[in-house]
Amino acid sequence: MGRKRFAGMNCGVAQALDVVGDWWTLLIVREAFLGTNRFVDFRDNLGISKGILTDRLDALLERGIFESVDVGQTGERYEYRLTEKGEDLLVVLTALREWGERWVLGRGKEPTIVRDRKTGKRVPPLFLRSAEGRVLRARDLRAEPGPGASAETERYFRSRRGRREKRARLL
Amino acid sequence: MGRKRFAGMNCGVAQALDVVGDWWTLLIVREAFLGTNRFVDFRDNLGISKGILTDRLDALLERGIFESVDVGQTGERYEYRLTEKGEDLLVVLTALREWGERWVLGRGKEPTIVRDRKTGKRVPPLFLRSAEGRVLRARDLRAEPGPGASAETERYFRSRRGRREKRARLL
DNA sequence: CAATAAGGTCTTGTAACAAGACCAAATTCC
DNA sequence: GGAATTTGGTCTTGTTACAAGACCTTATTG
Repeated sequence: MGRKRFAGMNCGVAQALDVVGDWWTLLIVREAFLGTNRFVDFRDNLGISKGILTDRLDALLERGIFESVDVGQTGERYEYRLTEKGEDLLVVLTALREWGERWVLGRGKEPTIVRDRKTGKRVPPLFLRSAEGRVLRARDLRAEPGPGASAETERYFRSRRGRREKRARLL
Repeated sequence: MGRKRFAGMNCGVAQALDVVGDWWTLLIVREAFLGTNRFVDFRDNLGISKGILTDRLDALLERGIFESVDVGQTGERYEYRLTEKGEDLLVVLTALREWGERWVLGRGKEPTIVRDRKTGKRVPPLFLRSAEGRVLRARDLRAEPGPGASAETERYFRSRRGRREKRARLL
């Protein structure tokens, strides 16, 4: 029955993954952040097959993460550029990069260093912080149904409170 | 020739995606953050097929994101719990959730709200900030090869500087 | 001790990805 | 301006990943 989609789920993470969770998609977006904007450059820099690249670029255009601009001199020739929606994925990519560097590659083995263009200083790692600026870990958080919660999500949180109080609800 | 893996790439994002980039994987981790730790509960709450769930949980154990604890009374019965490495994915999941809520669901339609357990205040959205605390956007950043850069990565950055200066290197 | 729930494995079918052949239009070279 | 090359794809074929459910063994509950 093929692969299931996440679009119907009542969850922001699922919605995001439904859009950018496909294999290759976030690497294509990362490549765009590094300045790549032509089909062949994506192809060469990533080593992705052309069929999949076509597929992903079309999907990312349709979802409004890329926009294509005709830069042809004597006909059509397109460039792919990140929209505001696409540029807002910077936080997601940074979080992934920092996690990968910390837990897979190991400290001091970063393939790339990111600096503040203005001061030249390294950009400090991302942390979840409270309104007062305290660094927050999972155990410091509490989740509850929000304004967009479906009836099912409400039920989910209610049942959770009752059944197993021993384990905390973190996210 | 099947699917390609990202593990060999000289890039933190690729390393992270190679570990948690599979379809379903990050939703399983999210579910763990919400307190789920039994096979059947993952299955019921996510609606994932049992075969894939077995596969993902095994992989996540092997990669050190989950650990299993025997909680059986008269035999073996396991719980899956996040390790420190797994809990550190909180930033990644939060970035994805906020992006999904902002750009797919829309403001004011969050299915869940996350609060600081201590004060009850909502956790403010994640931003990239400079060492001085300024909010940084993509155009404020500069990337350069780091200590773990391969020869190929060095070449990549060098060629990039030369060829098309018009488009900035962001990430 | 019986009934049911937990925690899987195995099989079958479909969808996603990889590699490369192939092709038309745009650009570059002379 | 015409030929060679690059760009930007489409299409086909084969492999891998995922979905659904049948089936099974062990643990827990009544």
